[in-house]
Order: sequence, then structure tokens, then C-alpha cells
Amino acid sequence: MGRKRTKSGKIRLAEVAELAGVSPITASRFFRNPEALSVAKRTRVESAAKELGYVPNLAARALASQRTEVIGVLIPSLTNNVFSDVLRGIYDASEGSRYSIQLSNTRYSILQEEKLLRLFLAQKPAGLIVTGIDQTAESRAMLQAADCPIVQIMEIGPDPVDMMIGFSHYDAARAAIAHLFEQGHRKVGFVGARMDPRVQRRLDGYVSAMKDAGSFDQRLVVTTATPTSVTLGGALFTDLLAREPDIDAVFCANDDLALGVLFECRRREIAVPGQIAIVGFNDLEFMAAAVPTLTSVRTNRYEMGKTAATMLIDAIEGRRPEQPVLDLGFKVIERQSSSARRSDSRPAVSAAGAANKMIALPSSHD
Amino acid sequence: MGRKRTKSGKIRLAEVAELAGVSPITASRFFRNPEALSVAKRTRVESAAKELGYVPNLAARALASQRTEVIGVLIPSLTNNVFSDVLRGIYDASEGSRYSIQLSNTRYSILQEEKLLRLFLAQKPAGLIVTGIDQTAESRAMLQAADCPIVQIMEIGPDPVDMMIGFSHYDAARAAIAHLFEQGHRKVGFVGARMDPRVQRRLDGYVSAMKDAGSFDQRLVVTTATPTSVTLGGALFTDLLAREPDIDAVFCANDDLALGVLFECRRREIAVPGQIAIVGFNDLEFMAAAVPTLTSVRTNRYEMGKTAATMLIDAIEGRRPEQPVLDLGFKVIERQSSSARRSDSRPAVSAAGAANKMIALPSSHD
DNA sequence: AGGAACGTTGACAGCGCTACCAGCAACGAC
DNA sequence: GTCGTTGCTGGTAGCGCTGTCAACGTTCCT
Repeated sequence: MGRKRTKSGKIRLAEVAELAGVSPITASRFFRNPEALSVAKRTRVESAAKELGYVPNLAARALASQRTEVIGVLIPSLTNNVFSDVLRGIYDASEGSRYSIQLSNTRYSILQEEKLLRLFLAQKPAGLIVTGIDQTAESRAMLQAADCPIVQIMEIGPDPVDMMIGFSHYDAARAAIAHLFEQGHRKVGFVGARMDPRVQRRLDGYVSAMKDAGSFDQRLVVTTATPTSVTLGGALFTDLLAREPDIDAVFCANDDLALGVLFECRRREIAVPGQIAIVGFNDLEFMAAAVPTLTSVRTNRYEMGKTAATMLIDAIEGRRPEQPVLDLGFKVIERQSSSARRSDSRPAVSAAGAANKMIALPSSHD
Repeated sequence: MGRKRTKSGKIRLAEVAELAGVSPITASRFFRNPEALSVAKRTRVESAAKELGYVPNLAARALASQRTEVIGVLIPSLTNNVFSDVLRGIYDASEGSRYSIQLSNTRYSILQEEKLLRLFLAQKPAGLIVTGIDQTAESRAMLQAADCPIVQIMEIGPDPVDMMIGFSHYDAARAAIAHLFEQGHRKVGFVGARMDPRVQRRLDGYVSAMKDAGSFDQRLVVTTATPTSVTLGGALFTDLLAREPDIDAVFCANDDLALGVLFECRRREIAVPGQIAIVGFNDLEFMAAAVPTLTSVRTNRYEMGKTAATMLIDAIEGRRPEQPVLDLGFKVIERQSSSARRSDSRPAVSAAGAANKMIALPSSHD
């Protein structure tokens, strides 16, 4: 009877055990591995816990068990729509599990990422989700040495640290360009912002596709390190036009830029797709609502987050996936903005319903 | 010498203390209240910690001190742009502090919020940020009873639980309508989605302004419980037009809807603002880039999040703000989409509205 | 029947840190 | 000189839980 009972009605495991008529350790087991208890004790502990409104003390649990039930998530941006979809998937998957999400923002800096990684690892997380495959050597070493499962998301590549889920931005960009060529467009510009590694790989895909077609010209590429925005799309497009007035299509590294290009075309009274075709990337919701509807490359962001968290939790609990690297693929969603060249110069003003009819069409991939 | 040293080179406070030649408790104090140490010991502990690469064990700290350094954040949506800006502010403010953010998504359900609140409170957070002022009675009681600072964000109202930061959605909507009236628009429709409490209060503001002008008609209001989207903006506007073909303006409860209305106008070849004026809400980035540029009500979302977290941390550390309720106000950003009915007049600069916080900006561009 | 194997339960000893209080030196007030 | 007072330091005793291992009863096998 060493310990005095805590004054306020604070419910500890000991209280639950007492009410249930079992030892504290048995009650403890109930919460971690109910199957290990006999049915009789299990129900007794269960009802005792419910009656007292017991909530386990996570700090004590973490201290005693030498591990936490925290999943660390490192993403480069909180405001980018792409990541908010991924995050939603992660949070949805973690809900109902015992794990909680600890989120940190690397702001597209791999040095910041390294710093945060060190911080996270020191707290022995149950698992880790990191963005992309471009880490510092030091970060990579820490990840390799970490004794928890790790999922890299957003893209796939060689040498996964552990698990990996994403798609090939390179292939996706190539598919977008292939689509434009199929529609008869030849002089295709590239507009990109931020130029993080994934955007860079989209650019690489664009370059390779253009070179394959014998159409590559460095002057067709306009990029900036500035963070992306709709306004920026218009500005970059303006630059592109000043350099190469006779382009017939623009591949935008993301949808915000594509929307900016569309507005800039409207401002300049350039017909889309009559004079210039537009293709975006990610297929955000507004792409299907725009006039004309905007072609984009659909990426499965929500699913990516959800699957990543699910894989991670499974791995934490010892159920490692048969497939540690998962390619979620992409789809080129063909819409009005990239339709064949010969169409008249007015944008197709069609019945509201017709716009979304073009959805579908898996491409070279997936 | 009771305890054996942990086998692997795990650095505990005891190791730091030993190297520094002080007792563990003195080393502990160094991390919590360095000023309490003599300068000599302070520097000794500091260099010892650095030399060993000591990282405190947060679980042990939380267990021993009976409190955590976690700030709980409850928001209704992870994908809504509005909240991602707020979140960014919160994360930015928490960075560099000792506090970490624990985020949960209520999905616009106050029952879910209550459940999450119970979960959070059980872990004794250092502070709490909750969205809005509409909680269940039970939630409110828990918040009142919580022994940590609490900030309600996104809006202001009577009876703050503790601290509060936001603005009046009601006044903001009234200001938007006042602006439309100043520009000569009379038959103003309302388009709203999701209809969460804050959107509802925007609707209330709209209704009151319209009634003041003697122009209110229930048929001018089109709403749905469906989550918002650009596409939905077009659909709701279509409904509105079918009911009231001769409206001359639309006030949209958010910018996504406004963009959808703009596209729908384009699809139907309705001139904006010639035939129909459009006003949105929140002033997302794309509003200034659209063609025509779209008028909106600017809200200080990033600042709201940042200030909320800063106030909260200050309160946790005993520096309570002199002003527990902070009204961040709003601004009607006047752009082309709402300019005066006659085509030759340019957007006017006006100081409209009831709220003294409100400042109308000149503009058409940002 | 005897023993092994299994399933179930409990006792004990911490996990790494901090709250609390006691101790000690240095200093000023009387 | 004595007494408090202040500033700094250390010892003790947990915080609430779980890992480990031992002990027990039961079942199954030979």
C-alpha cells in the first residue's frame, strides 16, 4: 500500500484493476493485447474501465515501454493543395488507430528536414513519413539507422530507405507531352515554379519527350524558384510568349499555373485551345470547372496519404507489405483546353454537362 | 549507484550531470530555468549537454511534471484553403518554442469535436486552439473546466471561453453587400455551400443588409449542405438564375464558389460585371489573377493562426494578454467583378460598412 | 499416471525526469 | 555575534505504466 491514492478523482490503471478485481498488469494487458486475457477478466476490465472513464496516460506508457505511438510526418508545405490532400489521407488512416500524427513543415529545405528528422528520431517515433527521395546524406543515414518503419511518399525512385509510395513525375510529364503531340500540338512550352525536386523531374520528363520528338528548345522553358501561384502562372506565360510568340501549347508544372495561363490568355484574347493548348498537373477540382475545361494529369494524392499511413501502421505492427514500393500511377485527364489544333478559334461554349464527359483515359502508365 | 548505466550510448540527464560535475536535478533545472543556476554551473551543464548530444526525454518529463508541452488544435477541415493558411500561422508561431502541435480534424461535426476534445484534455495539453464559437454544451463545460489556456479562432462572439481571435463574419458580409449597393447593384443573390456556422453568419449578414435596403427576397438565397467547390459554385448559380433570371449581383460565401460563378457566366456568355457582379469571400490568391479580377472580402487567416498560437504560448507561460478578445477585422477588396453597373465607371473607393475595423481598399489590382 | 506444453496471471523493478523540501553558504540587519 | 534572509544545490520519492520472469492451473500427449 505504498502509494497514496491521488487526491482528485484521477483514474489510473490501478483503480481500474481494483474495480475489476485483477492485478494492474492484467488490466494493462487488456489495453494492449485483449486476446491474451480470459473472456471473463476481459469483460470485467472492460466494464470497469468504461465505468470509471479511464483514459491511459500516454506519457507513462511511452516512458515504460520505451517507444511512442507517434507517427512523424515531414512535408514541405502546409498550404499547397497537393499536400493538404495527402495529409487528409494520412489523418484519415490514422484515425481509429492508436497512433497520433506529429506534423512538421520542412518548407522545401532539406537542411530543415534534416534538423526536424533529428528532433523526431530523438523521440523514438513509431514510424515516419517523409516527402520525396531527395534527402541529405546525413538525413539518409539517420533514416537508415532508425529502428522504425519509414515511408517515402510523393514519388518513387531507386533505393527506397524502407517503403515508398508515389508515382513517376517524369513519366507523368512525358505522358502529358505525348497527349499534346497526339492532339497535333508541336511547339510546347514549359512553365514551372518553385522547382522543387518533383517539379524538376516533371521538367526532365518534358525535356526528354520534346527531345524524342526533335522539338526541344531551351527557350521554350520558363521557370522560377518563386513559390507557385495563379498570378505567377500569368507572369511566366507572359515571359514565355515574349520569347516565343508562336508556341501552340503550354505544359504547366501545376494547376495553379495552368489557371493563371488560362486567365492570361483570356486577358490577351488568345483562344484556348484554338491558338494555345493548356495542360496542368495534379488535376485539382477547379480544372473540370474552368471554361474551357482544363486538361491535367491526375495524381492520387488522398489515396497516397491514406495508403502510406496504412502501410506504415501495418509495418509498425509487424505486418510488412509484400510490396514495399507502390506505384500509384497517374492519368492524363483530357479536357477541352488541349483538344486538337484544327478547332475554330473560339473556345467551345458547350452545355454545362458536356465539359466533364472527357474524364478518363489512363495513359501509358498504370 | 543504484542504476546501471544503460548499455547503448543512450544519453540521459544523469550522464550530462555527471560530466558537468553537478547533480541531476541541477542539470534538469538548466533546461527549465537556466537563470536559477550560477553562471559557472550553467556553462558547465551547457557544454556537457552539447558534448554528449543530449536530448531530453519528453515522455519522462511529461510523466514527472504532470503536464505536456503539446498544443492541441481542432479544426473542421484539412483541405479548405482557409484552414491551411491558419495552420501555417500556427505552425510558424510554434516553431522555435518548446511546444509541439497536435492537430485533429473535426470534419465540421461538433460531436466529433466533443469526442476529440475529451481525448485531448485527458492528455493534459499545455493549451488548446479550437475553431469557432459553436460547441456542444458538454464541450463548453469541458473547456471551461480545463486548466489550460484556450483560444477560439476564426470568429468572435460573446462569452469567450478564454481567449478569442477572429472577426465578425456577419459584419463582413454586410460590408460586402454595402459595397455592391454602392456600386449600384440592387438584386443581389446569395450562394453558399457547406453552411457551417460561419457561413451561416455570413448569410445572416447578407439577409440583414438586404432587409435594411428593403430588397430581401428568400428566393435570392441558394444554399446547400454539400462541401464547397468551384464546380458547385456554377451549379448553385445555375439554380439561382433559373429562379431569378434578372439578378444583377451574386455574393458568394467563399472564393471557390465565386470562381465557379465566374466560369458559369463565361459559359453562358453573361458579362461580368456588365450584367452580373460577383463578390467572393476570403480573398484567396487567385481572385486577383482572374479575368475579370474578382472582388472579395479579405480575411487575415495567416495572422489569425500566428497570433492565436502566440497568445496561447504567452498565456501558458503566464503572460496573459491584456486583451483576451482580438478582432482582426476584414477588408473588402474591390476589383473589377463588382464595379459599377454603367460600363464607363471605374471601381470606386469607399469607406463603407458598420464595423470600424473595416477598411475598404482602393483597387482593382493588388 | 506423469510430464510437457500451453495459456493465463501476478510481483517486481524500473523507464528518465521533476516536485518537494532540506541543507548549506553568503550576506545583511539588529 | 546572532538571527533571519536569500540564492543555490542536492536527496528523496515518486509520476503511471510496462518488460521480464516466475508461478499457477489446465490440457494434451505418451
